[in-house]
Amino acid sequence: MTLEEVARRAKVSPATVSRVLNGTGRVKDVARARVLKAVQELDYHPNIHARTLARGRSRTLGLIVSNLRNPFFLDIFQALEADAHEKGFEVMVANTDYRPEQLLTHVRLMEGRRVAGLAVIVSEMEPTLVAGLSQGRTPVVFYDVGAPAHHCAKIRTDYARGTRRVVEYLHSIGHRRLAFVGHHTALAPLHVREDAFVEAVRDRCGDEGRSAVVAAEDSPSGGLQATRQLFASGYQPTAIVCVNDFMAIGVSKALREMGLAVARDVSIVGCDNISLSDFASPPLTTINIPREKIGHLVSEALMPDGEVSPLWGRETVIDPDLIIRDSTGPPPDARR
Amino acid sequence: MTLEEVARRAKVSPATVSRVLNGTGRVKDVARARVLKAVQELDYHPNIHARTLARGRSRTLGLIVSNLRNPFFLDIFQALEADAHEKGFEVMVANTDYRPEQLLTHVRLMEGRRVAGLAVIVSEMEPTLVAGLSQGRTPVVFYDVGAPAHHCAKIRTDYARGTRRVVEYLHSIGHRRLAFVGHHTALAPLHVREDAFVEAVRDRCGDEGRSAVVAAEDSPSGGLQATRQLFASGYQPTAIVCVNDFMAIGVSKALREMGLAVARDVSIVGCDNISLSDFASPPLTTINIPREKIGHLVSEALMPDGEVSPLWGRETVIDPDLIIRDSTGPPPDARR
DNA sequence: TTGAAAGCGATACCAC
DNA sequence: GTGGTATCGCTTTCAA
Repeated sequence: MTLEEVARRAKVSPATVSRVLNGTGRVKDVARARVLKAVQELDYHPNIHARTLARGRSRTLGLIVSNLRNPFFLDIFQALEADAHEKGFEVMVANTDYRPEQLLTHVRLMEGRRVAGLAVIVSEMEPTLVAGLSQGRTPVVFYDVGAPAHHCAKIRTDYARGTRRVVEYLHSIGHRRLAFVGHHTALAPLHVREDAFVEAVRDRCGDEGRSAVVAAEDSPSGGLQATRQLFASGYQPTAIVCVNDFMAIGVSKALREMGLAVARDVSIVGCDNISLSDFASPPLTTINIPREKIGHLVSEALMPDGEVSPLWGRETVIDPDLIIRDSTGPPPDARR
Repeated sequence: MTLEEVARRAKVSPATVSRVLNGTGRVKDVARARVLKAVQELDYHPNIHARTLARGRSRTLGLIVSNLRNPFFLDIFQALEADAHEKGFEVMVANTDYRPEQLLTHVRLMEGRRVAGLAVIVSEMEPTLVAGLSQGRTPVVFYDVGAPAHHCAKIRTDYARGTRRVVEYLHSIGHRRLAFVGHHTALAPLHVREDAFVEAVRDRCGDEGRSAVVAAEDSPSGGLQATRQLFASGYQPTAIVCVNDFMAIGVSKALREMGLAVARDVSIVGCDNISLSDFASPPLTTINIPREKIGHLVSEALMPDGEVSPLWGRETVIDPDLIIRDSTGPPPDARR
């Protein structure tokens, strides 16, 4: 089923069929009607590859994320997708599993696809990539990694600040022995948060402050394992700060397993405010990261209304805020 | 950056470059080296659209699901993706949100993409689709909908049987007042499960048996709302059977809100055995649906090792089994 | 308002 | 082994 067959059936030239299908150029109504009829009858669907090749640009955006299973990324994907569909674009997602080689591979594939724009929402980085990508003519967005450039927007959440707020809050209700549960700590954007935590504990809690750091994979299971390991080490924190809600779910289960009551015995703080965090038992105190807003920012940068996006060439910083729910409370000793 | 530029730089013909890049045909080592060098230097990446157009077939599979947020679908996606990558294929996902029009739209788009195979893992259906799709030459897999045909495999889970097992189990430990929490009950595959439930309660529990059915959207929030509504109606079930684990998470929260203890006061059974079900509090009794196995079956049908897949033209039925964890127990009255 | 024809960037067949 | 070239299906001038 090709455009030419439609043209033949409608007794017009391929050019006319193309015009009708794309709404470009004037076509007499009778001709248009014949074309539309033929399209119907033949159940014709244009070959996207031929179209993209001829046009030189596609209507597809690329999105590369670190872990689609973590609802944080899924939320951004769906927000972006909604905006994209509205503008007649599609979104292709790719997953890196926090592996730099995978990132490289997928960027290559996206380039081969001649995507109309590329969003890189990951925690890992390939040094060669940043320069290469931000040079190009296709719009790019980085989250948490990379640097702004001509066609390239950077979005960053001030996690360090969020982490400090969390520690301040925990300190204010009496916690002194804290712990941090993270994942992939070798990756810079993730390491920064761990550092911010350790520093904040030192600054805030002074000499009484104690902190520990553990890590496992980014999943509830990871959170579970990390927590077991933490307690197995002999250290007994009264509060656990998690790098994200997804892992916090596992932390919560680990405490339950050990017969500890969340909030009453050990407090937990998550991060992201994924919708699941409100369904944990008890609902998680967390830092809100506005995924929808991020998704909209991405689509603004990738599908600007005009020729250029105001987001290009600069860094947009998001300031996260604390949401206090029921997984935190004063430590047992403070309650006497 | 085109193949021709690479050819020029390597001082060979485009044909030779193509041979090197595709590993087809013999090329002398010196020539190959020159080509590879040019590719490197130019940082060349083939245009996928041109390639697909020329080849006539793509290396991309299409996957259409009802709700990517529900980990059930995500698990299938990732299982399929893993297999696909192994064979040098990619997977494009599309989401329908249980809307038949969306299904139609996405099938069209996938056809336009000339996907090498299409998996339709949804609960909704467009009558016109089944016939149209299963006619074609590209392999198709249906899950829970559609019918087998020449290039078309059908996979089905015997949910009715699973539901019966659940009701039997609940009956055996003393439950007589049951309820079913579902979603999109207008859609046949989902309705079937509701019917199976009602029937099973009638068969198993006889005159003492009571049942009720509620529904909301497929999400934890949906489960929460449905449960509130259920109890608001005045009916007091001792066990709630959920259409899936995702909703069961919300059901669990609803009970907690009402001051009811899961298992002790009201039992909950989920379905799917998503990994989250083990992190619920208490861990969910559920029906195991082997998503990975389904993913593998899909890839077998879409990327057969030989010319034809043994899965084509027939229905593969999956028999799910019950996993008893801690969200179920004898009803309060049975415990005296 | 319409048609003819030149690409778009690869593949693959056919000679040499 | 290697190069020339028709071809894939569509868009887009350019003339008519």
